Amino acid sequence: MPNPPTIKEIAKRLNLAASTVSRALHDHPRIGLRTRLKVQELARELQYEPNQTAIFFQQKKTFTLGIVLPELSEAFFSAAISGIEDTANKSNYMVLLGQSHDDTEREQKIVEIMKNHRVDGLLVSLAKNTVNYAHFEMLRKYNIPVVFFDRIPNMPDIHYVASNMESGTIQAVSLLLQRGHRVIGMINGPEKLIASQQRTTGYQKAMQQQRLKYDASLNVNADLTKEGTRNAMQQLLSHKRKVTAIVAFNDYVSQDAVQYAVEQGLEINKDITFVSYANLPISSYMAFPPLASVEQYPYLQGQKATEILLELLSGKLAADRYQQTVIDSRLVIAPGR
Amino acid sequence: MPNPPTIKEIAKRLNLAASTVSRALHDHPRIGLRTRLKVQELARELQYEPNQTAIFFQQKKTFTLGIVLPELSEAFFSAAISGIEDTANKSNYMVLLGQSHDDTEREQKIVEIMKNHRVDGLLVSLAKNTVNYAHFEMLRKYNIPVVFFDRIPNMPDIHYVASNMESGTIQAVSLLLQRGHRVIGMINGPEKLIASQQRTTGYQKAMQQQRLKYDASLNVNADLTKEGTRNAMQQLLSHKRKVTAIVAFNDYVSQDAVQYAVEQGLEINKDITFVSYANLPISSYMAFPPLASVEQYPYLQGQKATEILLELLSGKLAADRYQQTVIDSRLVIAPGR
DNA sequence: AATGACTGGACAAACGGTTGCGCAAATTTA
DNA sequence: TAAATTTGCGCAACCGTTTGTCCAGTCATT
Repeated sequence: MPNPPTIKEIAKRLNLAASTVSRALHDHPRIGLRTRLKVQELARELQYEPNQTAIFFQQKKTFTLGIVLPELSEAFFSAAISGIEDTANKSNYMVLLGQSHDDTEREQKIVEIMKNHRVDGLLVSLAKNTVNYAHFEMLRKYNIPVVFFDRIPNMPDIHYVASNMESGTIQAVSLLLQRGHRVIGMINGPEKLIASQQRTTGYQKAMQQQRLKYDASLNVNADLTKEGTRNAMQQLLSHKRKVTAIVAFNDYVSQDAVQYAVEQGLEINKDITFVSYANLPISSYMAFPPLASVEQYPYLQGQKATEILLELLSGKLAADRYQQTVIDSRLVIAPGR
Repeated sequence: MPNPPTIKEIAKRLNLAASTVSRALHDHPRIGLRTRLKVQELARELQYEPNQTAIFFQQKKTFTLGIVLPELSEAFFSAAISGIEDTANKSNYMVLLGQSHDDTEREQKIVEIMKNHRVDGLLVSLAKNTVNYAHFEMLRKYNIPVVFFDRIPNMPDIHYVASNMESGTIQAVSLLLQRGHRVIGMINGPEKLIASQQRTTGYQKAMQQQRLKYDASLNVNADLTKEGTRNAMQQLLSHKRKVTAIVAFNDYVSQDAVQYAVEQGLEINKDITFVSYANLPISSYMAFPPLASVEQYPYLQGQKATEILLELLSGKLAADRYQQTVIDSRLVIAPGR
């Protein structure tokens, strides 16, 4: 009732040294069978539970992984975190959560607190406008490994897992070309994002494969807000060539874009066709789900990133051998299309 | 570079006792101004950071809150967790996450691990089929307070925050009555769920207010699966009276029900009108969003539950004065309806 | 019987910080 | 000027566990 039993308590009751009890509980070979059993029995009887905070302190390890990501309410991240959690739990690690809400300052603060909490390692997906990585660089000094996933920083010498948007984009654009579209608009993300660049490259390659010429003015950068999307749509719909299909940055952007198109009196899938990224589960309920969507395997990304981090922690992987895993994205065509 | 500076290190350099340094850093009044400043300056210079694990150990506190909930991918919970996190962070608490995936066994295991990790308190939303609460009762022995939210156990002497579905249901049914509907079907949840009972009561009261008679055969219990919903719809549409409006258990159920109605050749919002619960952000993208939806304030619930837990921890609230907060739900009518 | 090798366990330090108590010097009070 | 009080700091214990080292007894070997 009052204080939980400690190793010392057990030692006292059995007239043993604390060290002996500790070793006995760990099945250390130097402890005789008789005493070992005696100790283990009493421990069970007293419902002894090792004080983890003491162990954390002593071992300089907390068996805790910090997760920093923008928004759990985005389906991608809530799926990713399931992959992370499941993998971490398998190795008896716990998961400390922090949402940056896409705010760099908050991201910095979270990292700071997590460092102070002495997490063993960090899994990070960047806030949308983070361009300065000092708060992550700083972790090197503390030997806290970081594995980035999905939204990764644009710098060398990091561990990361990301999906390659290029392959999915090629598939997406090719599908549209195959269905006869020739003027394809792209609502891309912020220019500096690697994911945006990959989409651009994918677009270019798909056109090239068909010996078609790539028109940069059809590829507009937006900021992923509703307003930004609407502006991008306006720009595309007033293009001198008539845009008949649009590749949207993700399913959310796609929906905003669709809404705008409908407002402009366009008929979806007739006047204009949409393809996007993410493949959200809710898209089956949507008024106008995209013709196809590029699946990014969030669960798998979370799982893979965690596996890498755990191996880094166990020393199986050297910290200076940078692990960079790319998961190919894949186009999923909506059922019945 | 190698090991971070400790309090002892600072003490040695300044020829002081560790205790003096500790007190100086805490602005203890018994330490002279001169030494205090000297200490603080050197600390800054060496970039001293207190070792939190040592402090956790010493203070028997971890400034960590455990969160156990069914599924982050459900919009309700990802919103709730934001409320939890924001509130916790304000008081410098961190948040340890565990998803039960609606599996009682996993829930038990998570609670056990969190107990071992010495979380200061727990925020819990039950797995759907948890009926045995021993793993939570056990926490009393360890003086770990628990605050339940949304999905709360059916027992006395607990702290909880939950929304009252009754008020929202009254508003929902009243709205339909006001718009002329007289035969209103309800797709309710499992009978034993408190939330289902509240919906029933709300339905009855709304009818009563208008001196109308409540017809129990219009209120059918379903199991929230797609199949269950379709069966319920079939039952309602074949009712001897012609059902012109339906109150669905939540937005997901609503969508399945709408789908069924469309298949049956009914025209939504003309032949039949839907109202539901949850008020999901995605509903604005849905093909046939409900006319109105009962908002349950997930962020607020998470926030409130956390506030209670923090006050319990700070001693502002006595552990045996059970805090039971009910947040009234409220009908939100879809824009333009 | 003496030497050596094991066996089983005790002792103590260490992890980093906090805190009650004691004590000398400085200052105030009577 | 002596006594009382305050100021400023050091000493040491403590939180619970792990781990390197040391010691005493037991056994086997020659």
